[in-house]
Order: sequence, then C-alpha cells, then structure tokens
Amino acid sequence: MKANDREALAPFARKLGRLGTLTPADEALLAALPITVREAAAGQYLVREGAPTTECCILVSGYACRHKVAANGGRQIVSFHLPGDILDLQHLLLPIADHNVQTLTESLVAWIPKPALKRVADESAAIADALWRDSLIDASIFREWVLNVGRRDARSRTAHMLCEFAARREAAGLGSPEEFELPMTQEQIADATGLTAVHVNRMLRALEIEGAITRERRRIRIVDWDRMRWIADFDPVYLHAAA
Amino acid sequence: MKANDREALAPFARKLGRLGTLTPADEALLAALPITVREAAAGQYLVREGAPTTECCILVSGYACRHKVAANGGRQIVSFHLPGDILDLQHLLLPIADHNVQTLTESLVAWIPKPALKRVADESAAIADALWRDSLIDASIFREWVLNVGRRDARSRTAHMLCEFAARREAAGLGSPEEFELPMTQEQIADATGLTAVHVNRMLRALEIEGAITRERRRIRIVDWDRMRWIADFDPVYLHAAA
DNA sequence: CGACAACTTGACGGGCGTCAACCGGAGTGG
DNA sequence: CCACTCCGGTTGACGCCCGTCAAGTTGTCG
Repeated sequence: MKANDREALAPFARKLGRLGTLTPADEALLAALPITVREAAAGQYLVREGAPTTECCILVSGYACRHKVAANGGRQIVSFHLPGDILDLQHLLLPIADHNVQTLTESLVAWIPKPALKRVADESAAIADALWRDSLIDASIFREWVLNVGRRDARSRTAHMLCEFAARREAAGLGSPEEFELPMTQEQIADATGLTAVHVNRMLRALEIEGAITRERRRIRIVDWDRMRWIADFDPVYLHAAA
Repeated sequence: MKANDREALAPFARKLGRLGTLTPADEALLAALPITVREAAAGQYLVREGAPTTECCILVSGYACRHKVAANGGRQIVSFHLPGDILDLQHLLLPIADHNVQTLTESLVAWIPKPALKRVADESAAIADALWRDSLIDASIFREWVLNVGRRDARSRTAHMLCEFAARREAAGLGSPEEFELPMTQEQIADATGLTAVHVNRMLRALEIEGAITRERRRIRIVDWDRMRWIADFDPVYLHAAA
C-alpha cells in the first residue's frame, strides 16, 4: 500500500458512517484494511460474470456500472455507481459472480481481499450492520429498477434515471442535484432503461422541449425539479437516504 | 405461541441450513424465537409500502409476492415467494417499507419481532451470515428480473418466470420441476413480467403449441426442459443454488 | 485533416397494449 | 338443484409506442 492509498477509502468510510454509527475503533479497523489501489481505464471489466471472486472492490473515483447480457445479445445495466460505492459486496458471501462490473470512465479502484473484509465485519457489529444495510439498499434500488423498466413508459424511465443519479450524487456529497455532468453515453442510458439509444435521444429531447431540463453535451441542468419528479414518478424513499 | 407453532419455522430453518452450516446451538436459538403464527387470506397485505415496520414475517405455507405500484397505476411484482422464505428481511435494518408484501393464496405466516431476530443474528455469526446471504441472493434475483423485463421478449420472459418458479420449488424441496400447480393468475404473471394478462395468455399458448409445456387449468407440465431453458435464456447460476 | 465515436433526426414496421366479446368453473342464494 | 354472478381465462381486431434502419452532424483525438 502506497502512501496516497490511505486516502482511498475515505469516501467509502464516509458512506459507512452514513449507514450506521461507527466508533473510532471501527474507523481504525477500516483504516487497517489491506488495500491495493489500481487505476482502471474507461470500459475496463472489474468483475466478470461466472468468475470466482477473491477480492471485493470499492470505487475510489470515477463511475462504474453492473450489467448482465441476455442470450439475444441485449445488455442490461442493473446499476450505476459513484465514488465510495462497494462494487461487489455480494461476493463476500457468494462464490460466483452473477453479473459483470465495468467502469464507465477512467477510475481508481481499491481492491480488498475477501477474507480481510470478512474479518473486519466479524469483529465489528457496527461495520457488519452498515455493510448489510448497504446491500439491502442495493436490493431496494434493484426493485425500483424492475418497476421502472417493467411499468413506466420511455419518457418516465429516462427521467427517473436522471432523478436517481442526481439524488445519489447529492447524497454522496458529490455536488448539486440541479446541474451535473453525466458520465454515461446515451447508449448506456438505454441499456439501463431497457430502451434503445435512438429512443433515449428522443426522450431527452422531449424532456428538454417541455422545459424540464436543459442540456449541453452531457451536462444536464434540471430546470424544474417538481415537474421532473412528476414525470419520473420519482419518490426517493427507496434510496433509504444513504445510497 | 401455541404448540403447533413450533413446527412453523421448520422450512425456514431448513432454508437457513442450506445457506450456511448451523450448529445445534444455532438451531436452538432459532427454535427459541418468539413467533406468532397467523392465517392470512388470499390477497391479504402483510406489509404496506411506506409503513414503519416492527416485525419480520416468514412464509410458513402458501404463496406470496412483493410488489410496487407506479403513478400511472401499473403494478409491478418484484418477487414471488414460497414456504420457508423470509418476506421482509430488509426491514430488519431499514425502518420504512419501500414495497408491499401480499399473499397470493391462503397462507400461514410467522411473525417475529425485529429486535428478537436481530438479537439472534448478533449472537450467532452463522445465522447472521445465512440471513445476509439470503438477502444477497434476493438481490441477485432482482438483477435477473431487471434483465428479464428490460431485455427479453414476451415469450422468453414468460418462459423465464416459469423456469425460475420450477427451479426454486425444487430447491426448496417442494416437488418436481417437471410438473406443478401455479399459485398465481395470468394477471399476476403479467405484473411480474411487465406484460398484460392478454399477452401472457398468448405467450403461454405459444409455449404450449411449440411443445415446450402442456397446461390444464393452472397445472403446468414442462415437457421439454432443454427447449424451455433455451427459450427462457434460463441459467440458474443467479439463484446461487439455495433460493 | 482524417478517422472515429457519440449524438441527432426522419421514415417505417412490428410487438405488444387496448378494447371487446365470449367461455367455463366455482361459489352463492333462492 | 338450478339460476345467477363473478373472476379468470381465451381469442380476435386494431392501433400505438418504441425498435430498426439509414443518413447526416458534431466534437475529439491522433
């Protein structure tokens, strides 16, 4: 572990602190975790579906997603991730990866051997609770995505994806939900919403024309949050305030 | 707790045993849990979205589902449940319910106060691991459903739902995956697959005509498993062998 | 300045939703 | 014991939302 690596877990530790109350002893346990920080290019795979896993990875900087691929070639993104997110907590207790994890942008990723993280969870009930809570919130977000993809029309789906991204950015302390830069292409938004890139483009334009957002390249400004909330059918309860 | 209530947790304890290795001490802890078993009519709500929760419930007999409702009135079922399943483990650590839990058939439901279950999890690392693993498998199933609803056509989706139900029935020791009785209506299948009841009906007929299944009322016989697996794009890895 | 990825926009078609009618079985009450 | 009701299932006709295809534009990076 290099000197600057000690800083790498700071956003992760902050997130756990939001998920539960950590004592100084807990924070010391986290700080003592053996981590390896590696750079990852945009589009690099961090975990491959079907592969056995020996490490857990945490996103230090940059953006990532998790996805699965159907037999017909369709790809479905099942979640987006921000700095501080654990990218494969499930592999702490499940031996085989059931989906892929891939960066969206150039990123820094901290790798922790599974046994080390498991040991910390066993030693600190507070950390174990925070991790468990994190995976439960993950699951809650998946449920909302099933609803989004299954029962909302294309315009709502697209708007919902934008609202969630804005809300999670803010919750993670990454900046204002009013205006932000999207890290993903329209094709990636399409893969997350179960649409095509062409139709995502049409929906973004529609949101712009009706005055809900403005766009300039990938920079989004949410002009009318109330209207967006209404279009998207967005109720942040499912984020449980800390995602 | 009445005398016959002691038997109520048996399928649940068996399921935890499949998720991890429980010692006799662990089993004693489970057996000592204070439970209340109540009958529930078909269609009864066990948990309401938005409500604070004080108890966890476990399905003893019968079938249930979890679902969310969109602003446009569309309803999305996000999971089906079999005897032995925990219906709202997430509420052990999350204070507000983000979805509804409802029975599909007449059922028996065991209720456990949250603090009691939490205490057992704190006392036994094996039980805590098994519960955590259960919620991770839950999340894995949600991911597969996002893929199913987002990227597969109606015929595959319907077939996938049947394959999953058959596989989970078998894993839970509830009988053969070759032939079984569906506990849900075609409208409920539609709400789970993001389709309409009319189109589910068309797809079931299509599966029957091409010789993949036969039907007699709600009794399904999977005639050609290989073909069904192929149609459904069904790979049970995501069930992690114990759901 | 050429190449390429991402984005944009229009035309067209199909899969699935919608509407509507009918059937069949189970429960209910006279 | 039979008529009535109701829910779930079945089937056809029709239409729309979104996928597909195709052409063009823009910005970026070598």
